[in-house]
Amino acid sequence: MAPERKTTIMDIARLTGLSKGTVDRVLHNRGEVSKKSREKVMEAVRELGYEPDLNASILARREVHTIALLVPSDEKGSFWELALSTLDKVRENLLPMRIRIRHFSYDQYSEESFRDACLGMLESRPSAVVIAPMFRAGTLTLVGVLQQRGIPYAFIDSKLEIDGYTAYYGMPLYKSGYLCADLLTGGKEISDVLIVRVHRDKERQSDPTVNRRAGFMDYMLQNCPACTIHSRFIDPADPDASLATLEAFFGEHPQVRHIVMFNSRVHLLLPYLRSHPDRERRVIGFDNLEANLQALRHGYITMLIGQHPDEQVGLAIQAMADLIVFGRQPVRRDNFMHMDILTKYNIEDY
Amino acid sequence: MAPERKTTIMDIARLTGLSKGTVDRVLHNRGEVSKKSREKVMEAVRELGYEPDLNASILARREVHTIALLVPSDEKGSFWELALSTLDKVRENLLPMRIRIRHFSYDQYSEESFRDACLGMLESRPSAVVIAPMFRAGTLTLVGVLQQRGIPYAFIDSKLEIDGYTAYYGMPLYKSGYLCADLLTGGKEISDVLIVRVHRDKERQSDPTVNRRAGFMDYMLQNCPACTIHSRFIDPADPDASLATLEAFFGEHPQVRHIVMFNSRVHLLLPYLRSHPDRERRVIGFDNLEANLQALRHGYITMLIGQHPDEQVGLAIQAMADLIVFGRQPVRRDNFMHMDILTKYNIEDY
DNA sequence: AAAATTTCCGTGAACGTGCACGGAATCCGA
DNA sequence: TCGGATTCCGTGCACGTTCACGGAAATTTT
Repeated sequence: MAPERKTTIMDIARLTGLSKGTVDRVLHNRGEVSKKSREKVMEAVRELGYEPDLNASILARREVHTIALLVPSDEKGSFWELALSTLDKVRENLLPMRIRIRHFSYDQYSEESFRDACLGMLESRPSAVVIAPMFRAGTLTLVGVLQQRGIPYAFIDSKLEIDGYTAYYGMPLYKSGYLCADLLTGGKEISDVLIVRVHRDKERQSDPTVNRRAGFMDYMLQNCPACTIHSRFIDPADPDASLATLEAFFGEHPQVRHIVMFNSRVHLLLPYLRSHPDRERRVIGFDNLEANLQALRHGYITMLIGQHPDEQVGLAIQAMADLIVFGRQPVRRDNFMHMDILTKYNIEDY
Repeated sequence: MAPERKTTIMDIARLTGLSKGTVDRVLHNRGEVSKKSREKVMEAVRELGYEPDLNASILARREVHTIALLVPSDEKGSFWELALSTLDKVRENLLPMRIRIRHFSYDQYSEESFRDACLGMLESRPSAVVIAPMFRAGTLTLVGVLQQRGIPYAFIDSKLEIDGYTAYYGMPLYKSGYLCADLLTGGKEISDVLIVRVHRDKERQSDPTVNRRAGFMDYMLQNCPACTIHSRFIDPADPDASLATLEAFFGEHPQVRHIVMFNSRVHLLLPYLRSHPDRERRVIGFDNLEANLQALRHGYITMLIGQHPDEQVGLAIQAMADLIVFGRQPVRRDNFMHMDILTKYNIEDY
């Protein structure tokens, strides 16, 4: 109830008999200050429980920091378009903190373009970096450089099993595959399932589908050991061939009623599903792209396992901003985010 | 790329030939200022695209605003404990904005305690109020007072069909009942379902279960017209009687395999479920209380429809803070938030 | 021991806004 | 036309930092 002013830099200056300039120097450990003074100040800070006033701090700050964002390019209708959909808002929120976000994108199927993006990114002299890694090797060398320069970095979407990153925000990938299997089978034993894959996914070594497939397979092994698992590749660039592939498959295996894809492009199945309606069929995919949501609404897809990639981007950037401004590490390093189960009845308010 | 300073209050003072004091007066329309000056300033503001610097503004502000939060009491293990679990963090975030949150709680089954809480709340002279309404009449009179005093207010959890509130954050209640029915039946026709209700819920007239039940009933009517809908009341204060009620019911109707509750206390069924295991049974409830999550993990409950009540609280408060500080209304008034479908496989990262 | 360094630290001007104080201009009635 | 009321508006300090500048103190050099 008391008015209780917060303790300011001047309070601790008075207490230590030093000046605010010196206090500032030890707070940001810049410039020269004697050991004795430094300790007196730190002691006083602890005692008075000093916390800097963010508003005053930002107001007075000269330099603006930049956070670099390194993600696959956000083509229309893609997962990454979804992930970056709220970037402008994040940017706006951080601007008053004198923090600028620079966005560098690369072709998620070209390791060379990733290297190029890395170089351009490094040239912007960022204070921190947020990375969505698709290529193992390239990411490792990038991380090496960052570590050497003392630039903190965070992962989103998927991560490498290394140490040194500040934070990770993303789905628990293995478990998402496990859950997917449970939803697809409805907890019952089934006889056949078709996994549809995209050719080009094979070229990446660090993307989400790897772990998802592993989780799926383990579930089937444990709960549905007798099930035959079929697998086919389709080509997103060639819808006709893809359709033909599926028709050939189902011509041979008409008994297969369960279909699953582990990336965000289950909507690629639409041409086939539409021309061969079947009320008994169950189809599950990932991510709430608009095309997927449409298919869900119309009943072509049974369920989607969704995430909020825009939140992951936002949280990762926010974490780095906190690190820069407050200098404090995030509470948790690995932030596994909730998987949403979407049906036609709960997508509207997503 | 240019350094491009933001336009300040001084810029528009210079442009208009007035002083920053006058500019300040029209910006906050306080004090006396001639019509001519006011217009010149507004014109200049538009022309230069002036936006106040939030940091400087907060730094310079004298008075601290208070936002009052009026919700049912957060007893241990209750829904409202969950809802308020992140209140301290919200509070902390708003403190640098010179905004204080005061929390007033009432017994959700006593209209009198609600009135008392209202009085105490009004005495705190809040700049804005966030309300979780349980009683129709009491809330209406409160709203009347607020309106008269010009204090803006927002609803969370459920709302009254009136005009005048600034924002609403909550589940789409009717739809949540509809979804619940779809998940319970799995899209198939079923023969019987048991709705378990809590006696005391009848005494409130503005709580979420009303609309949920309506959505559920409509789904059943449309998709499962032959289904018999049973209904029983239990008493949370008397577990033994509740157990007896359920045992009596299932003694008479052993064929019933589907059970649903529309409030957050599906965990009350646990004693019965545990002593009468049945792998074919499906049980669905609402809200991710720890007790419910436990039951889900152990397989006693099949699915939960969850929400993030803490987010609703946070967002509502944030919206009011924005209104106070920036003076701008929220983009959307009714914010229907996503319903989460929880199974034992996706609860961990919730 | 004075000069030249080096180390340490105090001063004061920003940053952009809020607000109290009181001065100047205008108006009004007698 | 004059005094007082009213309306309008300018000035300047405060908010709590950051940071450059340069002075004082300590240390080393000659």
